[in-house]
Amino acid sequence: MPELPEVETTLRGIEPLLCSHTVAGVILRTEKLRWPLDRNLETRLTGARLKSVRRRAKYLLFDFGRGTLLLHLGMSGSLRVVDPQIPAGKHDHVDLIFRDAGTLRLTDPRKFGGLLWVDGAPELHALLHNLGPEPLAKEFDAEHLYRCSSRRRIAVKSFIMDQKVVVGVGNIYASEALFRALIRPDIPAGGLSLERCRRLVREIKTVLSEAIAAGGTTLQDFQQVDGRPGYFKQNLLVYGREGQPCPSCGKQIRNLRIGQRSTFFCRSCQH
DNA sequence: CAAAGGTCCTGCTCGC
DNA sequence: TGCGAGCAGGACCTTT
Repeated sequence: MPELPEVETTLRGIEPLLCSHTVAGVILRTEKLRWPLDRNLETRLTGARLKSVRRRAKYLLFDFGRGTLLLHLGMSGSLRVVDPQIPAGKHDHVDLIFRDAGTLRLTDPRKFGGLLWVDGAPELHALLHNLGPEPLAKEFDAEHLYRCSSRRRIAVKSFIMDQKVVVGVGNIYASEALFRALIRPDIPAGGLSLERCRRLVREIKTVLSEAIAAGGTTLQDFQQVDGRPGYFKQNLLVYGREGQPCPSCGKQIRNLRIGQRSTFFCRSCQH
């Protein structure tokens, strides 16, 4: 599910509801997600006040002062703030119950998401310290992309999904950004000119910003913190549109497998 | 049976 | 020949 816009949407939903509130209890309903769940989470969190929530790449970082809770939503995870009286469903794996506020409930059918307690500075954690720049930051620019792509033979689509190059671009927005930038997804990254890098950077920033404004994209599982879906799906130009006419030239949108992932593009517009 | 929004790990290949 | 970076494929899991 979640690429950067969905995680950002989740962050913006949670923050005003839970920040500065104190954890009253924790319920774990599964042994493990991506990693085994910390059985001491209840002890670590009960009585702790949520100082801030922020996002780095597709991770959410809950700062409790005494430590940080690191959360990744994987492919099918989502977070809601609910009334704790609402009974948990089959795939509701974790509840963080806040005093005088809602309960943060993690749902994740495929269990590819992960929850990790980090004692020290979270940015030093192995999961975070080798990540590329944030796509919406000014450090992510044409020169950066051009430098990284030099001599790389990997398909440009897999390249922009590499979190060491730039974070947050997943399978949906990679296809969308390449379509907007008129770049074929299967050409080697190393063949891009600086000018084409400039266009690609611009389109990545644009499509991610637009998707955030729409509350993300819901294909199946994703929901915003209040339970509404993301509304960007209707704005997807190529993703999931195999066989439909290209919005630009009218020729059929193609589906190609790159790196085991479905990739949508227009043969006649993208080169 | 195939595929679905992600990412880590393994083992192979290619170029110095 | 050997090394290391880069790359492809598999694994994780449940549902449709």
